[in-house]
Amino acid sequence: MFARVNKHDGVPAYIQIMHIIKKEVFMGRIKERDQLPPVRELAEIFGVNMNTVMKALERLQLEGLVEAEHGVGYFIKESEIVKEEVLSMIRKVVRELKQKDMDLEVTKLLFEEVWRND
Amino acid sequence: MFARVNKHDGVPAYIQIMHIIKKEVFMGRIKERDQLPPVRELAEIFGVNMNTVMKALERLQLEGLVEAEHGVGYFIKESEIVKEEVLSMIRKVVRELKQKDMDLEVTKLLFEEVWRND
DNA sequence: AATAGTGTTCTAGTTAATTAGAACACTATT
DNA sequence: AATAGTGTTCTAATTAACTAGAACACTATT
Repeated sequence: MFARVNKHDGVPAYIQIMHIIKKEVFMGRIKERDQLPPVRELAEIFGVNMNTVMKALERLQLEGLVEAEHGVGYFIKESEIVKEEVLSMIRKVVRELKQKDMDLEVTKLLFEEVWRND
Repeated sequence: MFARVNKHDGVPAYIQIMHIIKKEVFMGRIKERDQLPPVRELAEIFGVNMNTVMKALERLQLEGLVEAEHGVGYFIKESEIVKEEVLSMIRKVVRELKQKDMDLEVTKLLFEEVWRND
């Protein structure tokens, strides 16, 4: 279910873990109210220390994607509706941009620039 | 023309400088083929060391926005002119995604995934 | 070839980010 | 109340990022 973390590509492990979990949720492969595997198990899966997983989960909690219950576990918090809406929004704009012969890398740059400055 | 860098807001100076220059180009306040002020002058304007400016310019060069001529200066590179239609399309979707509390990095991930698989 | 104006590289100090080990704390079950 | 399974906090070592000073290298002009 989860990909292993790549320790030598420059991106911090906890950031990679955040991305992996977010992606799974947004793609609908982890559903609302699902319980995540225990922190220790995730640590083993990803090949990192428990606290590295903790750091990712804390940040995801701040962003409102997951919720911790002390002594019980971590649960997915985000609503299904937003995910579908976001996904189809992205699908639509990707379709339109491809039709205009845009290139992925340039698009990403523009995206970042607009994101930061608008 | 250029804003001064804020050294205490957590964002590294060279990143701030990249954003400032990008924005100037993006907004059309620096035109294609224009020469930038000398590195030393920029350093003074921004209130940082020459190498901090260098670092920003090197990254901008990698992204294809500027080009260095050793012993002469830095120039804005002629790039594909982005269609207004594309830009406003991106602006719109960025606005919507931000409203839904999406973050840039995950959006980029989803974007790539959809781009490659749709 | 000398000079002034420009970009570039080398080196190192400082600071911040990242990761890990170990002990602690809560919950549910028996 | 004991235990097993879970999240949490504390501390410290390591690593990476950031910035700066100084010397070097290229270009155009005289």
